[in-house]
Amino acid sequence: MDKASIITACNLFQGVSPGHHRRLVEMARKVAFSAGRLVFKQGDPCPGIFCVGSGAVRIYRIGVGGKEHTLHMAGPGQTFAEVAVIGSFPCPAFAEVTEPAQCVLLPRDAIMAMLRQEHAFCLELLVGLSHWVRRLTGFIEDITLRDATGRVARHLLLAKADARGTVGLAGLKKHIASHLNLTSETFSRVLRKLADVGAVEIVDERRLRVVDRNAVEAMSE
Amino acid sequence: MDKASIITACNLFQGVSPGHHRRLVEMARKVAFSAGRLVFKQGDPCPGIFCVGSGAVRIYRIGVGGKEHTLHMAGPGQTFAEVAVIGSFPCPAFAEVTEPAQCVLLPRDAIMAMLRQEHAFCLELLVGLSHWVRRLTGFIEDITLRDATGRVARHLLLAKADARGTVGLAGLKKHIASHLNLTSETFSRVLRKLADVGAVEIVDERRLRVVDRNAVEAMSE
DNA sequence: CCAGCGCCTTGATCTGGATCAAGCGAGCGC
DNA sequence: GCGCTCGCTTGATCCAGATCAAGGCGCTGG
Repeated sequence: MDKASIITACNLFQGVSPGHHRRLVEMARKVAFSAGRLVFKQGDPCPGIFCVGSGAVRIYRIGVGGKEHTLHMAGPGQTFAEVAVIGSFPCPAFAEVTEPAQCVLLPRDAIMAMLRQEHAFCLELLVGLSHWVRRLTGFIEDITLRDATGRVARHLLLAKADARGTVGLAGLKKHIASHLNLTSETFSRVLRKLADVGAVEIVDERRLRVVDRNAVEAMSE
Repeated sequence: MDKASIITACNLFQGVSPGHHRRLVEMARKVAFSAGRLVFKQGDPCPGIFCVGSGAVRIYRIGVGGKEHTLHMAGPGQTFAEVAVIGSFPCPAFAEVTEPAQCVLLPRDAIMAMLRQEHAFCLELLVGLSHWVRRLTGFIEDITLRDATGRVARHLLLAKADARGTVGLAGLKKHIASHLNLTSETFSRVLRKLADVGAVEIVDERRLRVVDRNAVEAMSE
């Protein structure tokens, strides 16, 4: 997987002009990470924007008392650390490789320079960021307004499914649980309840099938 | 209070050049709202960016089962609906005037046109948005990693205090409680506990004093 | 002046989900 | 092979905070 195709596949850079695209490819550095590798730590200076080409990276914060919260599971086509680059703050979270990953790093200074020079690019990133804000407020709504079942149901509905309604879990169950602000025990129980009710079917350890989409929608309240 | 000074005082437009500032003032429409007035509803098309000059506006979402969550209390110098304008989505929340407010409305189309033309303005807004994202992730950390006491304590620490450490409550207690994802009962009890412990002093119905900042910091864990 | 209403406090109870605990099965290093 | 560790499930218990309930206080409108 080469730099150009990783950047092409990247959500954040949809709608980027060919000229900008070329420039991004020029500045990009290819980086490969093995599983378990910590890409950066909370508080580190931010090296630049990472685009995931393959594999998966988990972004999480550690708060008071050592509890951790998974903000985001970045898979192929997704970026991380873009906000820290733009706002020029230090990394606000940890990034840990959960599946061996091929990424591309767009160095902070080069990105900033390009932002300063290329108006169109700046506009594109602006709407990219606004989608981030939207995602986050949606997430806050989840946490504040929904119960455990509702959160899991909504998560299943938002996950991209294949034609048969099968969704693959984006990471370990305990990490998904943490993302939904649940313990893995509760997550496990909710999944079982959904299966008992016949709303979903547990295909195997890593896959679920949404059997009755209406029922799942109803449970997301 | 005139349009120019409202825009001057606005956080989002700090660092805007005199030329851009003038242009913002030209496009601005002055709007006054009486208490209780609903500025817009969730799902409405977004009219533009609002800057609060005086008074206060509460931004809140209503979710499943009619429960509501206060996202933000916008006071003087603050803006709302900026994200919806930039990402061109419909209003993602309700905006309700809690104290009679003088605002300025920067119409969506004019702002978008200016963004398209003025590169520097675009850059400024980009960092403005990145701060929004940061605020939101900080907030998510609050909700997920802190208990009720911790959230209230942190809220007090972040609120701007005068020289004596007195902080005025930005709205009704029940709305602050909702913002912190608490019931007003719990909020009330936590405040009392902080007062009993001697960490804060209840000056009057609308004001608190942080007596022992270290203690409050400790309680925010 | 009083009645009614909304905000806030305080007390009593309930409960969803966390925590504690146990067991199983799948890797993995030796 | 064997013993580990880890992820996941399931069961039993606990508790922070929600909910229910009641009363006070300061409005506003008649």
